[in-house]
Amino acid sequence: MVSKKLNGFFEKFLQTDSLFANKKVLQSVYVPNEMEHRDEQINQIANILAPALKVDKPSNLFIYGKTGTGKTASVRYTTEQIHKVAKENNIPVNVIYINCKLKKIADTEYRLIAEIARALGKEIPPTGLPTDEVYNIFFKALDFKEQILILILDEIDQLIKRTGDEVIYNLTRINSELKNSQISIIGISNDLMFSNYIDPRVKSSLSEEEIIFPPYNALQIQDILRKRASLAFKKDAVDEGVIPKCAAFAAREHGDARRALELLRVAGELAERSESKIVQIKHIDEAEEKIEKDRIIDVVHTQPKQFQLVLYSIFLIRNDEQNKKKQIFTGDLYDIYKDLCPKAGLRPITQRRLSDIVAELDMLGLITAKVISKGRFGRTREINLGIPSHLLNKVETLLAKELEFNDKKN
DNA sequence: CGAGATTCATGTGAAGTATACCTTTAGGCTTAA
DNA sequence: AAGCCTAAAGGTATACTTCACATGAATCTCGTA
Repeated sequence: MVSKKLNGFFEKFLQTDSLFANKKVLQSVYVPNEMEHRDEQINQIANILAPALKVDKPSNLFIYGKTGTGKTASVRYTTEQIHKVAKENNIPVNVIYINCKLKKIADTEYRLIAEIARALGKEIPPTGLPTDEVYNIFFKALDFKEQILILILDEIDQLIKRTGDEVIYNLTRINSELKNSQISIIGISNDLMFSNYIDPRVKSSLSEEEIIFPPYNALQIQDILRKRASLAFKKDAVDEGVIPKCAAFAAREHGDARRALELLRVAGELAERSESKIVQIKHIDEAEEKIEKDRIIDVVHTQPKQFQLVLYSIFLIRNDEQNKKKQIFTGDLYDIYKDLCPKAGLRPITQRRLSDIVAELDMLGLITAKVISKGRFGRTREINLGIPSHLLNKVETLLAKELEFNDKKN
């Protein structure tokens, strides 16, 4: 019975034609064939990197700019072109792109180097090897023939904030030891104040060249959206005013084009699902809500169990004590958390660690935790939930489910 | 009344520990000559 | 004897714990007006 129903569903799905002509164009990893409004920056990058084609080491390059200003796309675009030309002419140029923000992939020195080595085709276990050894493997994989490696480290500020600047120092230093090859590093950072964190020596070697990406203004975002929309959607599938509205949303967020594109894509998906013939303005509003929801749900969902439990404890306190208008402090949180541990079948963690977890949840934006001094009564963090109120219930049930599941198992 | 000392509850850095995983080595077993 | 498998030994990164000291404003203390 069920299958019959499903058959119908899929058939219907096949018959309703999609609003999209090519959805890939709107995905965040897509690198367009032409970058709008970034000619100047791309030229600069190209000039800096061009020596690679003569097998000279290009200067290291540092790129600043807020999220969604086309940093990553410009760099990828330029390096792809170089790679292509290099391939056609048999010039040994290799490009590796690594996003340092991704947890469990490149957020420590070991993992970063391991990831680079993997990109060079080496198998590196997730743990167990000495870090020197990993450097060695990487070194050998690189130096066995003459080549130029262009290493793109996206969101490098995240990495350095977590692990210090030693990695970068090592990477820049390795050049003098390489006999055949040379590495040139492109660092990309969202944080304009980032240079304060790093050692001046590292800084000077890393940013031999610097490029700053200004935010797009609303008109530029509209251009970009139009261009992409014309590729992504079928003709006349987008209602008047949808694109300006998308652009306006994004311009409000300091000109974040990535956000605008995501908004447009999700709006398209929603329109399709509601069997609308065109993407309308109302879909944009829905999309904005959905994106926010998905993001939070996803972040919460992918947290380790202990983090989830800590978060859940915060929920409980909020529900319980709201009448008393009490603030949430670390000590209270720890008590609740400890009580909850056996229920979830987890071994309680120390208060020291909880402090770190709270700090990390703060970084993720799920809560806000401010260190305050209560004078005579000590010093603590004042914790508040940072989740929009219309999502609180959803997240809470999600947490309850995740933790309850664990309960059954034990 | 105000400057400085005190105090509390927790922040925070450093060092130590447990766990999970890796490679190497050695012993035991099987197999083929 | 050679080859293969398994278990033990020796080593590492990471997440967490333990230890110890740092923080910073409300409160207390005490000298002074």
